[in-house]
Amino acid sequence: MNKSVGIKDVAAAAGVSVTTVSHVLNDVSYARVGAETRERVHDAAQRLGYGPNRMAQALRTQRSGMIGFISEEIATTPHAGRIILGAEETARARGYNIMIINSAITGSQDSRESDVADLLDRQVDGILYATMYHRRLAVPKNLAGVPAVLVDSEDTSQTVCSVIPDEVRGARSAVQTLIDAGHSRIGMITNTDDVPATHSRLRAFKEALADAGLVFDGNLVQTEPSEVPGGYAAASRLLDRPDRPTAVFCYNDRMAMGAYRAAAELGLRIPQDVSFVGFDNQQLIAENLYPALTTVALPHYEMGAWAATQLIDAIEGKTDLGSLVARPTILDCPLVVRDSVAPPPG
Amino acid sequence: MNKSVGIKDVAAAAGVSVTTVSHVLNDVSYARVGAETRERVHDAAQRLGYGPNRMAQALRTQRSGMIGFISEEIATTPHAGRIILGAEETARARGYNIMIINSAITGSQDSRESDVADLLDRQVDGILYATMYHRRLAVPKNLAGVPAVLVDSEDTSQTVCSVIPDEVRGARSAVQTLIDAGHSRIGMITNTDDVPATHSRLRAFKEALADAGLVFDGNLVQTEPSEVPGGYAAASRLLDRPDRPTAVFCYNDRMAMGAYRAAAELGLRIPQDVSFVGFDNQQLIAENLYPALTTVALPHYEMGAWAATQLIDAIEGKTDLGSLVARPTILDCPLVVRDSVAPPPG
DNA sequence: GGACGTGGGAGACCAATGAACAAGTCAGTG
DNA sequence: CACTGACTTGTTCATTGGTCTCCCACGTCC
Repeated sequence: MNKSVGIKDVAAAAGVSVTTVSHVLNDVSYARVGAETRERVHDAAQRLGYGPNRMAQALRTQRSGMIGFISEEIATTPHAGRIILGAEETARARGYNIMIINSAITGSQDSRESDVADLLDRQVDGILYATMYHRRLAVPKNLAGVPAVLVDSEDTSQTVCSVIPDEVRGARSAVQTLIDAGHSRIGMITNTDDVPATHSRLRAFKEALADAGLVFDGNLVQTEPSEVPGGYAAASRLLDRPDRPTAVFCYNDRMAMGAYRAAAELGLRIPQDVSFVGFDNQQLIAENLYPALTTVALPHYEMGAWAATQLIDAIEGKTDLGSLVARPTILDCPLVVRDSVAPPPG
Repeated sequence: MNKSVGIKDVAAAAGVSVTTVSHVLNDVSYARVGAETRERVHDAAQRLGYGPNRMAQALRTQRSGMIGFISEEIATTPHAGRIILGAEETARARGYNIMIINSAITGSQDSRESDVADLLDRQVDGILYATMYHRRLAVPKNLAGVPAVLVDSEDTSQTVCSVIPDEVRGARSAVQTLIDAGHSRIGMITNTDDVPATHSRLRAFKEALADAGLVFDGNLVQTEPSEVPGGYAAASRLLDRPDRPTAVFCYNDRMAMGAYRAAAELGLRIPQDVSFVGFDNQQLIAENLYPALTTVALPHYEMGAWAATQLIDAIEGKTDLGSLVARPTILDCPLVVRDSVAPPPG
């Protein structure tokens, strides 16, 4: 239990004042310290294993080097982890640390505000607010005036800068890869949630067909809850008929997993008889289905990294978040090609 | 950008000294403050939305109320999220916040030490060190003397307290559920990794058989890498013969997922023709396979919560971690019953 | 009028930073 | 040769926002 060494200990060891130690170690421009003294200070600091007390430093400089990270339901989705990782690695590379708070998605507006207040009391320099899935939300009032960026969601009041995935381009590239493989009867399994992703992906589906000169057939779009059983049900309806589509774009990988089972039960081989494309790139599913699922990746790591970069730039006065609030920044969703797409049969 | 309110502002608003404000708000036992004054202080604090500056507080009291959380590969496994959640919720309920650092599993011992040093410079009151999967590791040297607990791993030097899952009991209950269903020819799909879980689960398998008076048949144990393709390969060998087992215990849910496919290809119905039990309770897989997989849950949330509780108790002097270092604390792995187990055919 | 109780404030302290200042050296200068 | 000014090399001290120990003023009671 060696009580931690302070700047005083270093000063004593080097035979100089604490100020000199501070000046040397921070390498301040106005420091007037001789080379030999500098070396003594560095030696002493090294020997004692000195690291500055970041709280005292923060108190004095009014900058904590901490970023608050509010995450809705940290655990329930592996995605959240990627966002955190992107933010953490970026922040750390720039000398910042992340203080994390879990916020229940069911929490009241009051509880959200107290999450923010907690972080503010901790003197964080800025706040990253990440939601579990892409949606629009009303940010806590006390977030105003604090450098902040929203990850994977949009602010209804348009006062906070945000970054979201490019659902439309992602979905279009998913459908396009089907078209490119030669398919002309393409179905879609969509879902019942009223979230931006639902609308964007469906819209992109229609646009991609139109651009390719294909007619949109409402019968080829089946709607179910966005989980595995829903995917199974929707795919069963879609595939169990003579004029079935030769390819299906699934709202997400979970629904695709259900669709795989539907295909198997109907004796349809993937991708020889029917091709599938998913969305989300949930590794556990997409990589492990047989055949592995071609899908679209959500840029979680990238959103976390982008958000941290912007936030820190703003904190350090390099940029102004204000110019970014008008509309969300959208990041590309790359297609991840695996083995579930082939040309149509015959 | 309303500059945040300090204790001085509250004091001015209430017409008292900062000392009095501090005394009232902290409700200190030795405070000698009249009821009416107390009310004025509370009112003023409320009105101004005052929250104490936790850094200044920490500096003075030598207690930051922050816990450092080092997580190996935050993102790669959904499990890590559960540990963080357990720790975060527990910590917050007791007034602590979590500062998170991601540590690459491939990182050097030096980089691990600098992770710890980072946290120590931040004046965290204690450190939680969580690994990606249960294993033995050499803790960073500078962790000595700091309240700390290891989550999901054991310290080779036995100087740090740790909490791990009860692999043996968990695996035994998995095998037992098969025995209870009436199976006597039970196979196991195990893996090639040299980690405690591999050995414990295999040992438990043998013990459970022995206790039930069943003979262990080495041919019914197949070894492969612990991923989906490995499970497929192992299960194919196990199931593609006349004297196949009627039930299989899989090392983990991913291997079980592969085993499901092997069974399907052989025309075996689950659970009518062959029963399966997994391990890990990876929701995405276990819940969504068809039929849903009966498996054993790793107590990630509970380990995180237990670790945070012990750590905070130690920080607050309520308990001594020293008494816990001798051997890891083991937490129960509950069986999660779903639909993949039935009596043997015939 | 001294002891005691009550209500509240002054000021040191935590570990750093940074503006202002001081001591010593040396060259240039009248 | 003494004085000045510039430069070098550090140091002093206030400051950050709280906490906590000790002290003080004012009444009251015996």
